[in-house]
Amino acid sequence: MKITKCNGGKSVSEKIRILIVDDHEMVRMGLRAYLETEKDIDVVGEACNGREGMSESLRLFPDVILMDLVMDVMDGIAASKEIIKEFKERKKEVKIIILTSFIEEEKTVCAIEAGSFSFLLKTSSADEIVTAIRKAMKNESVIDSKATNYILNKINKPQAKHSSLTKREIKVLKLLGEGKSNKEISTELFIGIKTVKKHLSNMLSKLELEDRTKASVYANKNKILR
Amino acid sequence: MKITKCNGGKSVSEKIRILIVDDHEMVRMGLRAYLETEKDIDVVGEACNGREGMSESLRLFPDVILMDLVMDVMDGIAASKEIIKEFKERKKEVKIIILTSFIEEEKTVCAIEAGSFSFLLKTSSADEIVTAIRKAMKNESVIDSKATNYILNKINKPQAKHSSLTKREIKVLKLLGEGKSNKEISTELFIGIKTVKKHLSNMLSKLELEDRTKASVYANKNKILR
DNA sequence: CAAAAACTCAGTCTCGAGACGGAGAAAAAA
DNA sequence: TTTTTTCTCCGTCTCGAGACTGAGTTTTTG
Repeated sequence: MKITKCNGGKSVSEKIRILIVDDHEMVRMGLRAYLETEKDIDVVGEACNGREGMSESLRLFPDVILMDLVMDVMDGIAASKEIIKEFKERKKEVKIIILTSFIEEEKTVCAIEAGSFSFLLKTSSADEIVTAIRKAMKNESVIDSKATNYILNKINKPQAKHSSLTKREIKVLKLLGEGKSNKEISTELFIGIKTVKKHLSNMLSKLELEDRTKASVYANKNKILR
Repeated sequence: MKITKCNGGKSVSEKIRILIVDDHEMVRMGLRAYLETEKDIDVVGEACNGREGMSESLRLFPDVILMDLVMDVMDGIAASKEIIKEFKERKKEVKIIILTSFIEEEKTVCAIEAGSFSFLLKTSSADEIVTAIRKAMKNESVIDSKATNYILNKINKPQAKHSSLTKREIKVLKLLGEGKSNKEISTELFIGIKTVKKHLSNMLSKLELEDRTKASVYANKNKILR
């Protein structure tokens, strides 16, 4: 998606140069339409996936990148990491503002860890986005209030509790996530029901869960697959 | 002004009146920005949730509604159903084009069942959307190719079993999907445990599931949210 | 190698889950 | 309106779930 380059080549130094990376054409259009009404902001480019976002950012060296998280070719997190790495090597600076539709569990934290500067939901108003852009230029980050609690929760609370689970407990948890009964689990793992109960019991207490149903939900939410 | 039918020729005088319903301001802006460049299309209104979409549609009586599926106050499916019902009562006609970010399991089918006319993903280009709008006016529906297989699959096959569930059973199923116990469910719904058990039992047999854990998994897989 | 952790299974006990039948009240459909 | 479905709750019964204690075997780790 090649878009017109900065008119005149030499920018009127004051403007904040923006790159929009999103796979939804209409989101790009909407953002561009609004942002271009702001005098101090200049949308210098668009990209429709992470890979393109990376190449465009290295070509245009924008001040701020508005980045979607969920994209086909290369998602926002991977792209953000790469871009930050590349910019550092070139001793350039860039602020990345993540802009996504949903608070997608783990992904939010991944985004922060990847070095993203701000985090907004797409339900944010255009004004909020502009504010975030201006703040980013002042080295202030904005985290959407709807996402704040979730993010703080995840960052403060130590790494996924299930890291303390044993192999067997994880295996049981995984099968639980598929809705299996103790009998079914015992058959599948070639062990006795009593053993399954033991693992289950230990696992529940480690995860501070009350029963198998909550464990099942936990397994699905945390994508236990091992 | 009501358009009867697009009889072969382009109607220059009578524009296609569009209502945009989406909770993302930037999507609304993007759509509006693009659609307004089309001479035969007129964006007559916007709404940021299902409820507002309903009231606006009854106030403006648009020809086509571009409707997002996932919204806070009233989702696109519920809104579509209501709107179609209201329009029928008033002997008016409306085409609803669902426009969403993801192919969300059951929801796609629900949307079709609710009477939606077309189904596009937000990754569609602006052109595709305009095409869908024009086609809708000619009583032709457009289903995004990425969603087609999935939808046909679901419609031909075992027709969502949980369509036979009662409101209460669905409510119970939803809470089950969150891992709630019978006690917790009874508290939340202000009913006795015995009643919860009754609903649960009926629901399990309707869905041909053995226990609450399997039901929980089912609920999460099928994104029961009502 | 020795110690620690994990895996295996037993027995016992309590309690919630779920099946089944019945039945009145409320809501929806005909 | 009447009829049917849904919602509510009762009692009873059985069985799986899960907690707890204990203990032998295997694997991991220092």
